[in-house]
Amino acid sequence: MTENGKDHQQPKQQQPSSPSKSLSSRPTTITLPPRSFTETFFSSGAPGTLGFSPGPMTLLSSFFSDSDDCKSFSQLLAGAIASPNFKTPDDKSSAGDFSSSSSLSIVPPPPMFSMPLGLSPVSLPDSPGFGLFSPQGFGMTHQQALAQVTAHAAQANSIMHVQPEYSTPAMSSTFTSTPGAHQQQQMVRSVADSREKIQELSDFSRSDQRSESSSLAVDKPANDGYNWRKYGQKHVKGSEYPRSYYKCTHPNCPVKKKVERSLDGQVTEIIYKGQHNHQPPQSNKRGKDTGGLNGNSNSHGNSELDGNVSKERDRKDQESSQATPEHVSGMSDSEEDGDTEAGGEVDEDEPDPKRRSTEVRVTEPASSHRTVSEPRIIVQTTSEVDLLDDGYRWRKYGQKVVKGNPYPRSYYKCTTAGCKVRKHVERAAADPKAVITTYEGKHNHDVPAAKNSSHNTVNSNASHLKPQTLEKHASNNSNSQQPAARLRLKEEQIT
DNA sequence: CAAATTTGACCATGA
DNA sequence: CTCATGGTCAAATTT
Repeated sequence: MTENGKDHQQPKQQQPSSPSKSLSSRPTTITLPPRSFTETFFSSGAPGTLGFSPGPMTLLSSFFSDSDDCKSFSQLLAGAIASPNFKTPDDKSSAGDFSSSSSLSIVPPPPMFSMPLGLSPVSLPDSPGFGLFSPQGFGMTHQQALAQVTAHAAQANSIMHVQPEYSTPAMSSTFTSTPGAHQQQQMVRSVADSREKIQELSDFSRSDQRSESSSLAVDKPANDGYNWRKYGQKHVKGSEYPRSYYKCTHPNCPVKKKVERSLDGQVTEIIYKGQHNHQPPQSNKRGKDTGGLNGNSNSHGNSELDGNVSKERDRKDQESSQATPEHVSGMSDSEEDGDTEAGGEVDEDEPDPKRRSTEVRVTEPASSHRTVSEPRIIVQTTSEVDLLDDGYRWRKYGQKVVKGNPYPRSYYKCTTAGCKVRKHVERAAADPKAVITTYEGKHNHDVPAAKNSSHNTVNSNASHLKPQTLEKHASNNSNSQQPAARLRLKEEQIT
């Protein structure tokens, strides 16, 4: 139903205008049955298959840590974040040009950024900074993956927002409590309803450092290791840049990706939707490949993120200004710069039944110059719980009512010593059922609770990556922040 | 030649 | 109900 409405497509009729074609074919367009995917995932029946089901899976994954989910998730994220990789090339079109002149290529890939970007295992199996996303990363659960992602983002000063559509009220409390428990609840719910959706948003606050941007800019943008096929391009209102639509080429993979590129060819935003129900084609191959013997490997080809970003959306943001009010007024931290305020509600309702699947949005800062633009990652998934529970331990240190939202916002800090990551959770003003979680900062340690053994080392990462905090600094105008608000994309019409 | 991509138009959904 | 916006398709084009 609704969910796929869009996907499903329409009954369409062909266009009279087009003389040639057409006609008959349209009616059957079935691109991908979101449903199926949903079903698949939702149905808990399939143990081995679960790719990543949202609700149910989460649970399982949390405890059992299935690799499947993890993989998918992490990869997805990885992709979203953008892999640095060297791979390259494909950019078919524009990227090439720019790279030459633009900073894209220029950018020396800073190790720091690499890490985050290098999430994808494919690219860097053992890269030195891989702590979090090491190949073993797959073992991590969605939550973990997410958390990590968050962390990465954080490095760049990003913020993540999670907004589940349906969450129990208790959720907030649960947050701190054991993850497992609430997960179960949620899971149940999810299964039953299936309408849930989570959105995560990450904003990289500015990334002034060119290095960062540069890294991103590397040409290859987001190769998540999967193969994508472009099926459309359109100009959306909020941004002046065209948005390209990609679908995973796998047979039943419902995953879709939207990439918005600036004129320069730099990607301003990337939105991932859905989870891959198959393993990444990656081929791994260590270094380069050999040739692809396997069948699937990815080809390459994706042109997605490239680099820098631009900025445009600011205006939009301002207008909508829904951004979550990051500033807490009195809270201890001053991290939130003054941003917006106003805020309003963060979410809006998101009655989008249609958008169900997981969506990850990544925006890269291109900062060609300075940009303040912050890259953001948005993940929408049915499994809210996953996102909510990141596997880390948090201690509540405050609660406050922010303007624009009748519901109080709870503030949590990571209990790990030395880790300054914070997060706040609040219910959406518009939708009480929706919970928005904002993460700030990146964990410099591994996930504590891990039940699994995380043998990995750990810690190495991050710590130095970005000492700064997350905050977004002021950047310029007001555009800097626009976090949560974006949950919805459609928003206002500025006409 | 084939595959992937491009581009315009249609359709669906939301305001 | 109508308009606006976004998304997908499908043929045409390009590599």
